Amino acid sequence: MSYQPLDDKLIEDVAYIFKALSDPTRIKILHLLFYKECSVNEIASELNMQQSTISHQLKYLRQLHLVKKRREKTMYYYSPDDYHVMNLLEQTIEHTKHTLGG
Amino acid sequence: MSYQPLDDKLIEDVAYIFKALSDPTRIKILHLLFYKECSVNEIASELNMQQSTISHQLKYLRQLHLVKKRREKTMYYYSPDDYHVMNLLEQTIEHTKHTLGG
DNA sequence: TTATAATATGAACATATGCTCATATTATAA
DNA sequence: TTATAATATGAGCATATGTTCATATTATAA
Repeated sequence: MSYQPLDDKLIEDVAYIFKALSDPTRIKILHLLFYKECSVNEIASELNMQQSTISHQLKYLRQLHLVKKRREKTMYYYSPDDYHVMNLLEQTIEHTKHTLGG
Repeated sequence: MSYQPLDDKLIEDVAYIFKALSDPTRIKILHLLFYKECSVNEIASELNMQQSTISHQLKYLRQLHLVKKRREKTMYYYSPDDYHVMNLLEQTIEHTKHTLGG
């Protein structure tokens, strides 16, 4: 296959995916949810961050369909909703582990 | 394997990789270079953008070791320098093509 | 050496981003 | 209904980001 310019809409969509993965807080949240469904407070406590910060980022991730939520009484449990993107993240984490700083 | 918090340095490194891929201009540049080694002006002309913009972004990509350059007379030819990241990008482009908007 | 072509750089600007604080919303339990 | 727990939201702020403009740098050709 040879080079051909990409559709602007496609490029934007790709950029949004990578942008979602480009922030340390969102990486931490997704990495945690990869292993364990969590409520908002559980995430905030596990990551030592404010509930508000986590809630804002969860909304961001949910708008991109990267996480989904399920209600149980007053709590919302969040979990991954896009396994392609999750694999992208985990693969890159593993690769980076073995690449930089041994 | 069960959840364990990631090292802050590792998270930052991962974030930087994804941040590099989160901008439309950088995506266009990398996608072009994936298929064809190019000079700065060739890139600018192909993408219809200013030489200065391209040059700034190439410097950015070079600092992350994602592209390398080679001189030929007055021109600098750029090409990819990290095939893992390039594959990440091309994989995601292909995946997004088949996922959104048919 | 001088003029030219190709690229690099720095300052300035507008916009985007992520966090915090305060408060609103929602559902449960008393 | 009222109090409480869990989550969501909006405004404000500081910082980061990407582009442009003007200019500097570098190497070649005349």
